[in-house]
Amino acid sequence: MCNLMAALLNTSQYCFLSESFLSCIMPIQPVSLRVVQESLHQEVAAQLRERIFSGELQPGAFVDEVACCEQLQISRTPLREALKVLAAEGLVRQEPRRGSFVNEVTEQDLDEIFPVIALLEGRCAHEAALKATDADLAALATLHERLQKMAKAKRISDYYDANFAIHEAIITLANNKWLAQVIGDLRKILKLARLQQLHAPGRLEQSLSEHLAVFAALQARDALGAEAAMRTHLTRQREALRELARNQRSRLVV
Amino acid sequence: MCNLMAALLNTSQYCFLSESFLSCIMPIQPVSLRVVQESLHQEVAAQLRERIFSGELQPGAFVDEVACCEQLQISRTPLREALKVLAAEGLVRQEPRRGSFVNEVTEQDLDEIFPVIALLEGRCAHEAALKATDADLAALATLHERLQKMAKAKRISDYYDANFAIHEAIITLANNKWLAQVIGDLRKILKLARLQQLHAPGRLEQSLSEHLAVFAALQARDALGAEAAMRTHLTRQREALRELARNQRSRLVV
DNA sequence: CTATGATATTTTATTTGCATAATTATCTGT
DNA sequence: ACAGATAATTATGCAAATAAAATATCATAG
Repeated sequence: MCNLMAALLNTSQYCFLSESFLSCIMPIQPVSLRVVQESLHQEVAAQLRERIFSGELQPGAFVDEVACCEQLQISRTPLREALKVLAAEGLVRQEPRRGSFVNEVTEQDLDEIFPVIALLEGRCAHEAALKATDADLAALATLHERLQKMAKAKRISDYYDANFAIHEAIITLANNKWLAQVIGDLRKILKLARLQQLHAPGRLEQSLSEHLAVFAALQARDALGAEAAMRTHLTRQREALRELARNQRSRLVV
Repeated sequence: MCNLMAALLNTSQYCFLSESFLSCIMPIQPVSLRVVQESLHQEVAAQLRERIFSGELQPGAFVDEVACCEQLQISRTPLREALKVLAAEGLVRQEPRRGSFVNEVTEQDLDEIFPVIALLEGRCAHEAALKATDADLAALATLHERLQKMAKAKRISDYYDANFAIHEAIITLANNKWLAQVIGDLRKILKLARLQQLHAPGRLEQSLSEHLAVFAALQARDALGAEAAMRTHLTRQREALRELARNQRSRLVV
């Protein structure tokens, strides 16, 4: 049995959110089914996350409760409950009696977060190398072919998606719920920064070759090699990002 | 300047909670002071955390909203907001339209969490070895003397406190906000399990010697050594715990 | 003209109340 | 006596109103 495929089906907690309306119009299920109905605040939290990640709600922005309520056509209580959830995730901060603000991610935050993610995803690669079945590796191979194709076509957005899928797959293979959760928490913060390191010249190709190195180590069941390669990949990603920030800053000066 | 002392003053977000009443009876402060007033749900969240960690609310227990409201003399919305926060922290889980339950920590969870904490705190030790000033090491020395004294007196609870203070200090020295937060999140889950590995015979002395090994490496500014020693310490902690669980189970059988 | 104080407006925090969903217990019919 | 259905109770989810607080603006005094 293929661990990877099975685990990919066993999706994360947010994957069913968009289907909550579907479940409403479906014929009545036996009551014992536990996926009864999303509560509204979860739905709202997902919507807010989307708005934040899409840049509609920019870092530092004040979240006007009544305005959001009107836009989402809901009352304030579920919105406030959703904001509590986002605050716990670190996406927004709530200042008592002042309101909620979208969190900003500084360069220092990036400097602190990337090494931690490198450490954690490195560990995932390590575990994955030990645990991956042949079927898992075959599935990974397909993902990497896709990655390679997107790199060749310079379709940055699609490359990003393929890249993300591979990271997710390796995390899944590590088969450690808490490791996955912690990485997810940190990646959520990274998403706030709306990173664009792939736009740096040559980064796409470099990223690809790093990924292939990780995959080669996985195929060889070389746990230490996979771990090191993954750490390198993420460290380089931070470097590319810093380079980009430096260039953009100097462009602003010019 | 002593990083450690400065950072210890710059305490975590929950440290002022218990002082919120104090601030109420204090003479009126300049309004610009930002630590004006805790919002109620934060206060309630802290209270609930205490009840969970003290065992008053046991793992698996159903959290009766109205009963809690009566006990805490508050209305349901702030309680529900507090529960959202605890759910995001992983202390409770909320089943839509069913209610909230205190989360249970399985042996498998422990098997998954400890290696991750070992990884992360190992990294802290690494960073601490590089960043600690002489004053920091002097402060750490005091903490270790205390640890040693408690071990010799076999005062397990006090040893635990001293042990905790040292871990906190090393995390603080690493000076990485996100690393600290992630470790804190995981340690909160561990607290749910009400671990008692120090009650295992000989574990107290073993734990002490592991700590001294970490400290020796820190004093030698041996980053890799400190990292390895810290990982060993936490790995052993898990092993002691597993041993204890095994003995208790067999005792139940007998 | 500037600074301080008071007031008004805007925004959040909390409470209360109602509607809906789920579970349990009781009653009826086989 | 047992099984199924219906009713009642209990608990959660949502909304609207009320209270409290902070900020901004305006007026007055120095």
